[in-house]
Amino acid sequence: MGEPARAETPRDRPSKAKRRILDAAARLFHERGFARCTVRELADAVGILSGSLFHHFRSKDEILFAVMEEVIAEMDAALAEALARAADTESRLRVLIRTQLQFIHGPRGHAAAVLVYEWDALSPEGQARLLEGRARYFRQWEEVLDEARQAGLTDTDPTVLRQLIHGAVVWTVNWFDPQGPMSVEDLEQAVLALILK
Amino acid sequence: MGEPARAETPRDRPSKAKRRILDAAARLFHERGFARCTVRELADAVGILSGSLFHHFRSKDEILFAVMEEVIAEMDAALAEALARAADTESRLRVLIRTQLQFIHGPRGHAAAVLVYEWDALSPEGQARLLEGRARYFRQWEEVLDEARQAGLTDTDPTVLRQLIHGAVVWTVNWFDPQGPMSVEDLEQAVLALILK
DNA sequence: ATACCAACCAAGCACTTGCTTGGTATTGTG
DNA sequence: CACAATACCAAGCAAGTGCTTGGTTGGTAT
Repeated sequence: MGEPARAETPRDRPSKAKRRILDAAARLFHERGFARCTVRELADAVGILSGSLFHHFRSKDEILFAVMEEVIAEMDAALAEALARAADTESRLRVLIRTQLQFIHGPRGHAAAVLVYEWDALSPEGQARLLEGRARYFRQWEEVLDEARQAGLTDTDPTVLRQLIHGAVVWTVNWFDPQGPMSVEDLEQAVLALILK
Repeated sequence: MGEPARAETPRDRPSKAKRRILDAAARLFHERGFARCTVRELADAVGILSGSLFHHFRSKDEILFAVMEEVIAEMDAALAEALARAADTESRLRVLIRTQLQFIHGPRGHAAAVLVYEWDALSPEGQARLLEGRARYFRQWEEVLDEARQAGLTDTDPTVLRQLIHGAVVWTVNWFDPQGPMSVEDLEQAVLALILK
């Protein structure tokens, strides 16, 4: 008793249909770009007609928003958890890079790429609603980078360093192939070498 | 006598109208994205009607191509010339970073950003026609980076390093403001610090 | 004056876009 | 079973898309 079983889709646990839409959207928005991907294309990928999408989302824009909102929360949580396990500064630095690389080149890579590369396609209102979560994620980065500077591992300003490293890491979407000869661990090492002196 | 004055627009020196279209296109394609920017918008910015654009270019796609083709040639030439003036390895490394940063944050910044961020919006044929020029530019990068490795300034693979640095540098479009407190020279120094150990 | 031509306008065509509407299966619950 | 609620289809609308067409203009060379 208590509350009925219909606490189905409070906000954080999408229904099966929504799940399929979000996954397909992440992939297509990444592969083809948000503006070039039509609702018909997306519906085709899900296996429904285009109009049916609007039973689950009010607009195409809201689908983009949902993809981004979800992956921000995931990345923030994953980073917080991984950092909590890391003891010394250098391993925390490593965790920073590793978490981001694993997201971008792992199963949630499409969503992560969409977050980065389609930010400007999101409506200003959508951007505003996501700012807080994004800022929280970046704050974790800067805390670690600041810690690294105090430990003498680097002497670049944490904010500048975060932006530079973030750029280098997200750009790997465009050239790095996890199936190729270079492993994600190798890549992680190369990025880490950029920070450490 | 000789040839008539109408050696006007051989290929490399766009007419005044084309010049205005290309400049407006570079700005708009960067600010709004190629897909979201309509031919009417572009025509408005130039001060003509949308149909008149097609007197100068065969398609919207060809305008994007022209913007990219031009800026590739410029960057390649600028880098070659600047490298020729640099004596030692470290200053050649600095020239590499400086040239790219100056392009991205200088008067041709819009075109340079379009080249980087709208590459996927270009037709496959267009991409193929630009590959050679792009490869030539990247080859210059890798030659310097390889030289730096042989000099013991770094020990990361040149290709990997090029991609990482390139990512960090082009991403500055999204956060760095040349008018802000940090100068381009400061930024150049920060990027250089990533490479040198 | 004449001939010419690049540059542009005015209008609109064929098509695609995101989204709506009204109805029908399908599903879970008392 | 009844009965909602959910998920979906079928059809299409209004607005916007890239691009075309036929014609006008203003300047330049003959």
